[in-house]
Amino acid sequence: MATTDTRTQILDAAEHLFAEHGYRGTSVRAITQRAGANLAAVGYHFGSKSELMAAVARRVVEPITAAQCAGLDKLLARTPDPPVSELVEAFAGPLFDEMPAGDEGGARTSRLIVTILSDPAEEARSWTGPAEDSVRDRYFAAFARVLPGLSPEELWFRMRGIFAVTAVDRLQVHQQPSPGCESPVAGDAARQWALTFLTAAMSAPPNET
Amino acid sequence: MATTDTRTQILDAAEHLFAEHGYRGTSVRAITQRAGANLAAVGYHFGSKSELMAAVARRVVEPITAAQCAGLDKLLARTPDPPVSELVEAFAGPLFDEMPAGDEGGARTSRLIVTILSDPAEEARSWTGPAEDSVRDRYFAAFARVLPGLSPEELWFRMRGIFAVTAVDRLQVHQQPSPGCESPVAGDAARQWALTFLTAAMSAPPNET
DNA sequence: GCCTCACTCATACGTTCGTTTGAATCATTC
DNA sequence: GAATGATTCAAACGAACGTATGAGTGAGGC
Repeated sequence: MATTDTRTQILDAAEHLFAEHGYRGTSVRAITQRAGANLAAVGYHFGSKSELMAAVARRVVEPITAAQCAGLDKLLARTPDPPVSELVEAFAGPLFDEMPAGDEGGARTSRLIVTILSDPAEEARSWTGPAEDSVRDRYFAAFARVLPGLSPEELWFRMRGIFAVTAVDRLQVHQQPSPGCESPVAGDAARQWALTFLTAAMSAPPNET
Repeated sequence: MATTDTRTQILDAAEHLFAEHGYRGTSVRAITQRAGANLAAVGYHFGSKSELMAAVARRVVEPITAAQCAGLDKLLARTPDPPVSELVEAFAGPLFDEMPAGDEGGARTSRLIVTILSDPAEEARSWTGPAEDSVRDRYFAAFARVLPGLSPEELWFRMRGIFAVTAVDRLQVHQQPSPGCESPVAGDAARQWALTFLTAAMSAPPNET
């Protein structure tokens, strides 16, 4: 059907261009041109550029959130006190695994996520839904249980750290590559490095308050 | 003198607005209006909007880089093999300390740094100079010495992690505040949390290659 | 055959953007 | 106090932006 086709091609083009040039750096004209669609198609299918971005964000973030949720369910079904390393893996792993095929080792999708979360425009707040908050809160409770000495504030800090490391690591594609080491590296290695890095960090002794 | 005054007021206004709304989200008109200057003053004093951003970036990043450099000098003057915790503090500490007065606990400046480093535009690559690269390479060598089992690739990954945690932590100001904990938290606490978090992460055993 | 509906199309509207221009103003020097 | 060089000013330029409009197209139902 031609309808879904155009819609999907606009979504694909927008996902690519938003990841590459940011929200404001991508024009509706560039999106429709890449999609082989008419300029007005964005307005027809999505209503506005901002709503198109929301649709793109939903499509990218949803499988990640779902995998995080399923991973936690599976973990807690086994024991209420899973090891920190497994909690970290269930939370951060999907950020490496749930990347669409054809992505450059997840780098493009990572960039898109950073774009979504770091855009200062207030309209960006509506690009993600309440499902992410719910999952985040559930992981917070699980971490709080297995890291009892940690104040809520410091635990929030550490969870933001998880997100920062996983999401921002592959952002440096924008930068000149580090000498002697091209980034992004192979996804599997980065995944393992991140889990090691984050498990140690989460397991650090709490600061006395 | 009126010259430096206008120039400085434009720099101040630009720093504020770039941090709050990003590079593309800030218009030259908004900057000059906030600075109480004429629209053409940006062109006269800086040449273009992009060069103004470069000047803003230089003014913010320079003291941080200088402090990082001085901290490493002081550390290495004492011993060639400093503890990981002190290397982390020398590298990440200035990102908390070298914040201009009047900033909201460094949150605004942190946001500006994230804006600079995450902007997808290719002109953003010229906003920072070679001094940052030099400092980064020196820290890389120091970390490599005290963490001998780590491959260069994994060490680069971890150093990017340091940056990610320190810079992105306070980014979440854009987001809705985490329930039960407003962010940004008091700067001193966040500084300590970050150093604990990152020292543990950097000290994690290396992955076999 | 024709109506209906979903969709695509070329085109235009109004706004905002970064930059430029040339005259006006100011401080300083001789 | 005239000349000079630096700075500020109001105004305008052309380009690019997001969005809206109304005609056009084609398949499916009656």
